[in-house]
Amino acid sequence: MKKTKSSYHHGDLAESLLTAVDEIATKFGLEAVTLRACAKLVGVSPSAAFRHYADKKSLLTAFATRALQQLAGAMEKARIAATEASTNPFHAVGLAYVEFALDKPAFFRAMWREESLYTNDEQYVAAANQLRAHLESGFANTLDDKDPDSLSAEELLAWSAVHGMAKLFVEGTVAKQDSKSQKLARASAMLSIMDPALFDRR
Amino acid sequence: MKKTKSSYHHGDLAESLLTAVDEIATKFGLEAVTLRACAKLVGVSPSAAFRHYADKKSLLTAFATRALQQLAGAMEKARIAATEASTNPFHAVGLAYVEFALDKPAFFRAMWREESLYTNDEQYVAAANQLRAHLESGFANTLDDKDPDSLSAEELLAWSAVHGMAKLFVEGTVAKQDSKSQKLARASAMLSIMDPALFDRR
DNA sequence: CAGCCAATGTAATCACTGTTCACATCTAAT
DNA sequence: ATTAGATGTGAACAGTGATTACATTGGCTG
Repeated sequence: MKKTKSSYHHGDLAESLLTAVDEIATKFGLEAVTLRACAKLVGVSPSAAFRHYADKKSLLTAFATRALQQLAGAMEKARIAATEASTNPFHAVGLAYVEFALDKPAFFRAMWREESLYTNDEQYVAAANQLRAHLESGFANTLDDKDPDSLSAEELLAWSAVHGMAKLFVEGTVAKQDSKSQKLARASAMLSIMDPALFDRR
Repeated sequence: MKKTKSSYHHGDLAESLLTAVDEIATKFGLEAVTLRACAKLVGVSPSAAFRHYADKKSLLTAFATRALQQLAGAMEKARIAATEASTNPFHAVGLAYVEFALDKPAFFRAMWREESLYTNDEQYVAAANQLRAHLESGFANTLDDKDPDSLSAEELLAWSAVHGMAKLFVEGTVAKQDSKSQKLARASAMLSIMDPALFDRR
């Protein structure tokens, strides 16, 4: 049952548990993520998990933090690529947001659910702030984005639209039978018609 | 413990359980909604619930359906009022969407979570379709909304933005310390700057 | 190299959850 | 008034997160 013959100690259980969460959540949904199932998948006793996470909620918070970091990374990558290609960076960042939700629905779902997360967790907060910064970086050329602490209406519109579409896709509320590329096309279309609301104001 | 002395039968347990769900979800969050807690709140044994709902999931689906109907009602009311006042109906409908989320977060949260709902349930689907119709009715004066079965980019933008903002508010991701009226003002501002994207195209 | 200590994993157990089943009680139609 | 069907009960079941006392290990100190 164990990988090596003398593996009473697992090696990196904290990390393995996170990938177990991902695997189970991806296959059977977030509600199916159970501490015992994760432990069994990793090949460890249920109580072992508590050496690394105080709670189930802590484990999920760590998972959500990971998700935030991955999404932030994807967005930054998209923004850099768009900058190099001299295309609209907000368009690229928004598309990356939706694409992440489609590609990693388990991560995306776990990211925001306040009720099952310790949203005050230091690392979680840090990751969330970083994500917000990456979103706003898509607005480098917006005129009135000069107050870094307050969310402008444009920023809020951008985040809301992209976040809302991702949610509607992931929850199956909208375009349930569309393929991934069809959904991305919808996202692209939405971002395009948003431009006048975001940039063309004078 | 019982309300009346001869109340072996409750009267309308199915309905009472729904309000129990609301009460518990509002006070302690959706994750705290437990069949046994609902039963105790209503003053009935835990197993009694199964005479009216096959499942906990069924109960939650009924609750979500109720939520959809309430939201649809609020949106219709807003649209009618806007029509009478000759103001922008989409603006009114969108604001009603966000306001509902702020006023009844438990209902709003329960509405869409695919994982803990029977999203194929007949009444649930009907309510969801009705809601979508009410959203689209805010677009009566949009130029290219002529195909009723396919979601136009404008419709999708509108729904996404409004839904996304509601989610971000309810999950506490954004504007956590804002008052309700401040949040509504943000929603109003967002809807205003959306207008050029939705209606001013030529 | 020996030994010991903190870190890590285990097994048994707890209270609580959703669910089921045999049974009790009530309501309404005959 | 009787009785059949609807509704509520109580005791059970397996599965859940969590705690506790104990087992095993690897690395640090002498």
